[in-house]
Amino acid sequence: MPEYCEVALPVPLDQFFTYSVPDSLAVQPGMRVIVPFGARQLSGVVVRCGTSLAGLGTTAIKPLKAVLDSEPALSPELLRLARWLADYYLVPQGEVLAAMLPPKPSVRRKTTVVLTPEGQRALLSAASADSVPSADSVPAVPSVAAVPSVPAVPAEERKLMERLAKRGGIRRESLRDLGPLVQKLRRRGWLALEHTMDSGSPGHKLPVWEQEAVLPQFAMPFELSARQTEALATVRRQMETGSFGVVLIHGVTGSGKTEIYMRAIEMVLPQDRSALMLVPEIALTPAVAELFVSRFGSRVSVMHSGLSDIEREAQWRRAREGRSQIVIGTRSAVFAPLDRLALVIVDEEQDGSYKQDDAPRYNGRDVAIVRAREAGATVVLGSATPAIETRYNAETGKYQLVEIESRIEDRPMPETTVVDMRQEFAETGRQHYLSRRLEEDLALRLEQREQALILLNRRGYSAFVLCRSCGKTIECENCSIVLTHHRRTASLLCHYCGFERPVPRFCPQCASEHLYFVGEGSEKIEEALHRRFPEARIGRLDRDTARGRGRAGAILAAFRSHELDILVGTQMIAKGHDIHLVTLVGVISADIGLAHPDFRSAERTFQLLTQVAGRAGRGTLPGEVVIQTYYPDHYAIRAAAAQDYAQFNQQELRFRKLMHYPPFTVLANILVKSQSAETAAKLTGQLARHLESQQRPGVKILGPAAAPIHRLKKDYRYQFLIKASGRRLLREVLVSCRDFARAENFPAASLIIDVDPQSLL
DNA sequence: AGCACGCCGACT
DNA sequence: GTCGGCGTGCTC
Repeated sequence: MPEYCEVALPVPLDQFFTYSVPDSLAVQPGMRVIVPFGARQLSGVVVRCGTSLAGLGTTAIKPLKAVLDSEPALSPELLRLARWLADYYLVPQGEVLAAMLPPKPSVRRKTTVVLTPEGQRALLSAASADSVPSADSVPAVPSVAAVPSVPAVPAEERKLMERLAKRGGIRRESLRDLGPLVQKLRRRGWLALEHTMDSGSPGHKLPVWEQEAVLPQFAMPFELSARQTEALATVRRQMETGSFGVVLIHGVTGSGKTEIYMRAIEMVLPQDRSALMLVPEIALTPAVAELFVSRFGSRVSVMHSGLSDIEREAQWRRAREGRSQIVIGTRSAVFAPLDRLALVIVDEEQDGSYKQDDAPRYNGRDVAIVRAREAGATVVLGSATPAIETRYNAETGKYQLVEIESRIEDRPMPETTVVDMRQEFAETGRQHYLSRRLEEDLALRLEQREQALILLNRRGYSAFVLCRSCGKTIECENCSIVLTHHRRTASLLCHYCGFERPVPRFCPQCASEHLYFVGEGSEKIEEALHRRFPEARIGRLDRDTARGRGRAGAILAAFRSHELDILVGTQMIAKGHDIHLVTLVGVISADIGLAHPDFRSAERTFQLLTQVAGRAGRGTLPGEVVIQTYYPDHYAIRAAAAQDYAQFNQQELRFRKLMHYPPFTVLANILVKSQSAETAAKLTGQLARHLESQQRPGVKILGPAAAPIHRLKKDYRYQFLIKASGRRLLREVLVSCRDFARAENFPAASLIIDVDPQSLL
């Protein structure tokens, strides 16, 4: 019978906390518990149980408050995975564990603000004190002077206390904007916080396949192509070894990777084992989920960010209890509580959305591989444009490689034309968003009642606002970033922090009225297309139109059912959609991403262009792609236009080798930030001096440098890029930095270590 | 990260 | 003389 347990808590502290277990409670590792922690209560995960104590000195040990699970929420396997993540990404285990579980524990803590007896007395006496002169008409100060025995209750405080008295207590969340006031009255002893357990109300609406058993449809819709059969055979052989191995399926767009995934999943089910499939954020539309549900029925759980906490919890539970054996989901689904994992699929493995951009900064693809290794499972990585590192691993024999160079049914790859916009301008003398070529092609497709996708990878109407008088651009108040003009909301918007301001009539710097709106975004292209093709039905898909649950899915569904002829959008339109009437893809400005100060900008551009081009001609009608650019000679654009991965790969590898970037090195980004410019600079200086001492063969330290976005969400930021020849060396340097920051009392949030960064902003 | 305790300036 | 600022330190 365990008497003590160690608990990992979601605090940025690299340690566990020991609690005693009351006789009435039973715990096992992996269970969630509520514990007293300082002045508050936290939920954490038990990582170890025991009957003896490892010398804790004189620290008093508190008892567990509650146990939230009757069965462990996390299996020993997932607890081990958490340990690996914490170690690899240098994050406290408590934070990792918190990220692995559904967002809220199934029993949630509810905090209610209530009036104390003293508070009630104060309220009463205050009421009687000014009952003669009304509180509204008489200023507070004289009334206090007149009745010195009764403490003043300023109008604000009064209102809150009266509300509390009337309702008998209010949830803390709903008083969030009154936080400081609550705090103040709490210290005065007039208010108190009450913590209660809320086991979550039953009877929420659940997804259809949760309510009833949905039978899978086993009918094989079509024969596999020879190359698909071959790829599947490779996967099967690997699975039959019963041990860990990675297969990269490098197949051109439209080569039928999804069907291979589904048949591989079918192979694991008779063995009573489970399968996990990760897909990028935007790719998991209702249509895709539907495809899997119709194939596998209620044995599939779908997990993505669009779910409510309750839905998410329900899906998680079904997997945990073994009611579903297949999980399909986005990044965090890599932690799905599946036992006896046999197969892990990562679709579009190169996708940037697999990397979490706040703590824990893990890459879902890489975690998937580690998890599969521990479980002895087979990994299938799929992509038309594998990450350079992944392809390199395949070429050096770390992964098995299957290539599919042709589309199913030997459908042709789309014809691609690159339009040099410099020449276009020289010949037409007009600065137009649409080249003559793209305009003609669009007209033709509309006439033939086919569909077109138009990509412009920038939100908004105009890129930014420039004052022609003083030359200044209008920047965000919180970030060193120019604001983007959004016409629909008549505002200037910061794409990084969300800051918004109305469009000014005059320059905020010099008051000139000569403001000039520069560049174009998806919003303006949509408008231009409307003007040029008034009869066409045009929709737009970007973060702005897709805001809100299911909006993106609805727009795509409208396009899919041909209620729209043209769909304009940002990179959201490029991912995975399989719409057969799309015969034309136009790219308005292919070079947008190339200016990014990031060593992966060429790779990103190549991937995006290849992906969006791949949307054309997926049905029986052949497709066509028009790429407009001011930089037709850039190797990323050339290679994408030629649909030549090998050519791009070769050039990119040369660049990576020369510059000591992955796959030839491993990277980490160390970011120092503070709201105070001085503090940021001071801490950076300290760390720079420390890093001097960390110089060693096999390690290159770049920086300190101001981060590409020097100020972001009010923080001033500096960074160091660490390149190392191996993991161990990299880790040594990073650990030394973390320990140094701790020893020098850096504020916990001021140092961010990003292992294997995806972007260096 | 929270949250509490503790030491120095502007108001009754 | 008290309220309240946030510096410093701790959380089993």
